[in-house]
Amino acid sequence: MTEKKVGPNRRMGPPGSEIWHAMLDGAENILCEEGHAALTSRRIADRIGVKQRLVYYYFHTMDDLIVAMFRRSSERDLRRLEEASRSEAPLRQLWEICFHSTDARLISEYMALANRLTELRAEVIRFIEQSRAIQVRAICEAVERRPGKSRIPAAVIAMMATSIGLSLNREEQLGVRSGHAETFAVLEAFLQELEG
Amino acid sequence: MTEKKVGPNRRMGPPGSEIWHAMLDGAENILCEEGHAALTSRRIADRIGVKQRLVYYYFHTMDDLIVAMFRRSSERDLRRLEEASRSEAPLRQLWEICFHSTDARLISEYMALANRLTELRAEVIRFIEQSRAIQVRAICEAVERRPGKSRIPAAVIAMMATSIGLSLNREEQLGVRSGHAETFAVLEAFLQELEG
DNA sequence: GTCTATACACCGATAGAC
DNA sequence: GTCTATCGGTGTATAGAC
Repeated sequence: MTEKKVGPNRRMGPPGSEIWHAMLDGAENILCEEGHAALTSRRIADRIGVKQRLVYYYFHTMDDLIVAMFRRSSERDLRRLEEASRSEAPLRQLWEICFHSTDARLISEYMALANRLTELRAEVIRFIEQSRAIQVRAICEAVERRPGKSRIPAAVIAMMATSIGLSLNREEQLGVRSGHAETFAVLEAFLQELEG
Repeated sequence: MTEKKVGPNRRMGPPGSEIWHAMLDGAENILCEEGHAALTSRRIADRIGVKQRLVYYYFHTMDDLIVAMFRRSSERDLRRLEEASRSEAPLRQLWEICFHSTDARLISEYMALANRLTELRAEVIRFIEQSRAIQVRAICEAVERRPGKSRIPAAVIAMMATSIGLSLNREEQLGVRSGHAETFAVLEAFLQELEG
């Protein structure tokens, strides 16, 4: 009952230390720039100027590193969403985050990784549910403040906004722009209606 | 000016032959079930009962195989979309395809691959633009048939529907369902309005 | 067309010195 | 904590026989 199938009692470096963060930063950059085929312990080590062996001092396995990387970033995102939902223009702020915060490339890589990493998939599910809960709460409050302005349930607005933000982001990164300007106009009108 | 950096004049098998299709079928299954880290020439060969060397007789490189696989499947999808757009209930049919036809896992894998394969990225862009054009045309015609029913531009409806279909699909596969039933209800009402 | 055999690179993970 | 050194496995791609 120690930790998985990894060497019986390997010593481990402290999570949260400076070098632990540096490793996850490097990993995130590699994942975003070169994709997860290039996400190897050697390249992470090279990028931050240490030897490969050290990566395995801070993380049991590469899979653990990946899960830690996603968890760190999703916790940061959830904090941002919470903050935005308590601002004076919560809907606008939430939409800003939804559209700008996370790189679409990074999300694609995480989704592909989650297809085969059970632990990561669980984290992704947790993140989706928690971020949606924050959004739905904020939308409900906004709708109550301006009754009669929207016949669409808050959960649907949240679902749709997230989907559209992600797709706009991804397509923009690919260089596809058809229909984007018109979509922004429609969303802006909707935001104006609900939040002024 | 032959073909890239591959061995000068390697002989090649005919695209479109039975075994060519079998290889792409096997590749598609692997990609969907195990992700693109498992998409190797050896596993494709194992799966269809030939030797690894044969894969390189039919495809110059693994990258070429991946591009061919996406192209084959996107051509099939475009044909289906064309057909649907000419049916008696085009909007419903298009939505069915958008939501049911392609596996969300497969799309995640292709998106991640497109981040690093320039050729694949070009194919993905082509596919998005062509499928959107088909959708926009169908939506325009539907709106004209029932004037005054929608104030949202066709391009925006297409963009939104695709995004939402993809996200619903992906979340369902992950096991997240919050807000889905309500979203379907809203979409159904919208379809009812435009197409009866 | 399909095969055997192989060159060569890179990866995850570990042993154990300092 | 960080290192050198290394094992065993797997990948792409090719040479060349049948």
